[in-house]
Amino acid sequence: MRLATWNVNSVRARLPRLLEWLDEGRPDIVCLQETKCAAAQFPADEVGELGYQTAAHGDGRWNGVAILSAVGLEHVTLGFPGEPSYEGEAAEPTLLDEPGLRKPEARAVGANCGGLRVWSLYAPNGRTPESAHYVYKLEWFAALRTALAAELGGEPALAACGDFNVAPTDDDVWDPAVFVGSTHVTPPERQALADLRALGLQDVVPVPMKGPHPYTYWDYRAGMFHADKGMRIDLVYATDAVAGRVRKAYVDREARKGKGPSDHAPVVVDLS
DNA sequence: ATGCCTTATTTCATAAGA
Repeated sequence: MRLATWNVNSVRARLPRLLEWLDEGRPDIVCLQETKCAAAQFPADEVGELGYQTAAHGDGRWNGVAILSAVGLEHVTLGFPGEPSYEGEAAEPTLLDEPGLRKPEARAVGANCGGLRVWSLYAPNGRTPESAHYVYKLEWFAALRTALAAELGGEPALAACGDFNVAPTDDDVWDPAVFVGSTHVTPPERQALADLRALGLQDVVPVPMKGPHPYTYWDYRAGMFHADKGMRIDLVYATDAVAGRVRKAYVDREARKGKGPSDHAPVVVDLS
């Protein structure tokens, strides 16, 4: 069984590349993030022609997650119990968007696929450590931990996959000095990952196709990909029952090359 | 080579990404 996670940075803009990638690699289960469309806009028919069922959760312009499965799709969960909404100052506040009334953003979708409980997750960015968005990011991780803990009792084979927007260690960023004072590397963010691992989830670290670092994200600007100045922020956190079946895990950096790529590469995990 | 930012939208400018 092949499981993959990919922040596609708009599923509609990426559709030709997504379809080509699906057809070539034939993953059984795919977690997508930053689909950037409402669920009704998701190209379910197009991926359906390749044999995939879709569970999509979307807001519209921002965020958005989905699971594609060729091995069944049951017990779909949009968001997770206790998932917080962003309660800081809104960029474009309206009377219908008061703090306390906002819906959680579309950052999580879960489903049972081929004997696995799978989550596709897109953690908040956090922007800066001084920002209300950073507080929200940590609250979101704390609530995720509680929700996953509740599932783990009855779900021994679980994989939480996605763009966690945290680099687990200094080796997971191209230059730690550049990130001093930035999000993605702060001790509280890394502690949030450690708290997830403490539930019994293992970080399934992929091997890089090239170079020493299994980065999964490279900024579009300034030739960062070509200089391999990246970050490992797309993660697969799996229970022992899943991690023990891993035959190979790798970063598909071919998907970051060429015309019209996402700024993230997929992480592909082959399970026995 | 792998190539110098991209996306959706209240669009010819902005907010957001990390």
